[in-house]
Amino acid sequence: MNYLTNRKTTIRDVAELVGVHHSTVSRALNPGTKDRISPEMVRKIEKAAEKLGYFPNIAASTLKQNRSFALGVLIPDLTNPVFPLIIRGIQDTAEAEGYTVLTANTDDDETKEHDAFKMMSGRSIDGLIVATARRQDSLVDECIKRGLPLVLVNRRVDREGVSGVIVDEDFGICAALDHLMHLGHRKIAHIAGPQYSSTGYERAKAFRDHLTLHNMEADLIEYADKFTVEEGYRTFKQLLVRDNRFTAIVAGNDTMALGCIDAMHKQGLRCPEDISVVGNNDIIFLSRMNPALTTISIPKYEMGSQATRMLLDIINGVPRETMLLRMQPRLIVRSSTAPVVAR
Amino acid sequence: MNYLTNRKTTIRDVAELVGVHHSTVSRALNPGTKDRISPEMVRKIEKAAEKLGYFPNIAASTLKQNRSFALGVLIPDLTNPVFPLIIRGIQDTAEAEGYTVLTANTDDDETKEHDAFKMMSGRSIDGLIVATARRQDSLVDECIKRGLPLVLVNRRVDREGVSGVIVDEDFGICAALDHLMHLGHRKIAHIAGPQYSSTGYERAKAFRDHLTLHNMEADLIEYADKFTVEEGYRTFKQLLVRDNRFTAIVAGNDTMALGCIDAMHKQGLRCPEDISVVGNNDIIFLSRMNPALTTISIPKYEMGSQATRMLLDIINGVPRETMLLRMQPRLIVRSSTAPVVAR
DNA sequence: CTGAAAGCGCTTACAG
DNA sequence: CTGAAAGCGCTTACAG
Repeated sequence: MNYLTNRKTTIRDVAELVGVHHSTVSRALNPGTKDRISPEMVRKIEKAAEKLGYFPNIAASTLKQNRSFALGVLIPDLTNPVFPLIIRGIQDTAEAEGYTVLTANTDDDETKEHDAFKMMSGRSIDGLIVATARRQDSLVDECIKRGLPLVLVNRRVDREGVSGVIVDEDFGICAALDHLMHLGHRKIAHIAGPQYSSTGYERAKAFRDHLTLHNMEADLIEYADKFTVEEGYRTFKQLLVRDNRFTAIVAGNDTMALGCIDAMHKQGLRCPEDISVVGNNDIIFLSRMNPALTTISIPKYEMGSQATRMLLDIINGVPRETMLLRMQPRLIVRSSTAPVVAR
Repeated sequence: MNYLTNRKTTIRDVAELVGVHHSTVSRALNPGTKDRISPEMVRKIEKAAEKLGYFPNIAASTLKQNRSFALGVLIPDLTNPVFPLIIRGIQDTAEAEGYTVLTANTDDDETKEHDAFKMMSGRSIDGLIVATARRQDSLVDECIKRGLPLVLVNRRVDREGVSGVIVDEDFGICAALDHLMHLGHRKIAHIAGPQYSSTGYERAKAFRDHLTLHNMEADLIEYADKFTVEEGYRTFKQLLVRDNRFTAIVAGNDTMALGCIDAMHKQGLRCPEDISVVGNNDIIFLSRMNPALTTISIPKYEMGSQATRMLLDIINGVPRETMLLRMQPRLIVRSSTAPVVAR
């Protein structure tokens, strides 16, 4: 605020107060150019800026520098409890480096995705974090074509050479299957997530491969259209029509696991007495549910924070060895899995 | 992308392709000025813009118009499950009107709050939604002084004349207490949220007033410093030191209710057999927990969406009757409350 | 209905 | 170490 007018104070107001050219003020206030101005001058300018309540107009500097200090983040849906933690990791890391983050929900809808991307392009984002990638993703292709710094998180694409922070899905599924086999389960089903998503695809593949390796039946798989409670519910019922002798389920994620358990209860089946269930992601509060969900935990906050660090390095031209950072998940055994009993 | 250079295409590129002045392109592409350009010209310009993949540089238009089409949102913490739904309501409504939203977590820390506000000011936000208000809030005061359009959500301030979308806390607490009284509870305690927050304060006040009205003891209140599981846990233990004959608890919110239940279990007490518990907010998955939490449900998505509509009306100078929209909560009875039994 | 010019608030290459 | 000038890509009052 200026004392006279109601305009916001600019670099020119500060310059006038100190009695220098506004370009000197700009230099004094920018970390990168501050050392070209004499220390006393810098101090005088900082004091004047403080006194006038000056803060830089980011639109102006963005326009001039073609650099916005804004990062875009594309997620399917904030309301899915996997994402708040990932985003918190992104925001905390980005803000610490002076970046603002713009988040958009795509609901896994390609139109919304492109609208969001257009908005972000208009706002000249310096880089993009994508949690919505499909294995074949035209948006990812476009970012690469345009040369926009890009990092994937959680889901990856089939094509090579795209940076990202993902989970070792194979490791997680193997841990879950080993756990179930130790409990005596020999007939295990999989409620698979959508196959356009690397997470859905890789989990299903790991399921098949690992069971085959152990000479077990590996084709009790039902494919869901979305990673939702409703799809878990629907798919479980379909599975039951096909076969009713399985004693355990590996669900594509936690919300689908919840849907499965709901459907079981509706059918008069009990978890874990009749059927054991393993989820994936370890979303909030599931340790408190009845039964407490056995699941594969992934380091959500850390993934967001690592993805951001990776993106900032790309933006700043810092060389990096790892393109694809694969995080280790961890099986958390709770009470939705139990030893198999003869039926 | 331009075909020749690698610059982004601007209004001038479009103008050149069509053979008009760039100001004409600007007018043709802006809804507000489009009607001053001949329809054929508009069509030609739109086609050219499409062909060149033109999208407007928002930094430039923000700089010129002093209007960013960005809205700021201040929340305590994304990771608290009340907020994702509120924010989704905000984002969906804002995006439908062409606005972008900038969200920041403050962790109820005044320094972070002011840092976030500074960042948003630098980005020339057109308005601000504040979910972090304290009853006395210097940031709110500053927005008003500066004339920045402002709407509160969830929490209100003591001073009059500030717009907001809040909950009828009195109604919710009365419903909870009536429910408990019907179940025979006569000695009811309250784990109160922080009193700097209107929600913590009004819930505690409603608790006192309603019990006093029914000639019941109303001073079994323990005050928490934050709305967290940990504080619920700590405060419950303190309560137990003071008095151990209460049979029911009204918790300041759901997360504190979870903390209370944890602490009860640690003390060998059962919920609801020994002590009934009522939460507040109805956050996700609590219907699945054991016991399923009886709680006061608030319309989170709707609150976000209404707050945004209110803010956009203020920004656009649309007159509005209601300043403070008070939403009706609803008691949801589940299994964490039960009839009192003699001990 | 369209054009030409000025200016929003910065940054930065060029001088000195 | 500091100044003067140009320009980033838009919008808009002023002409015609």
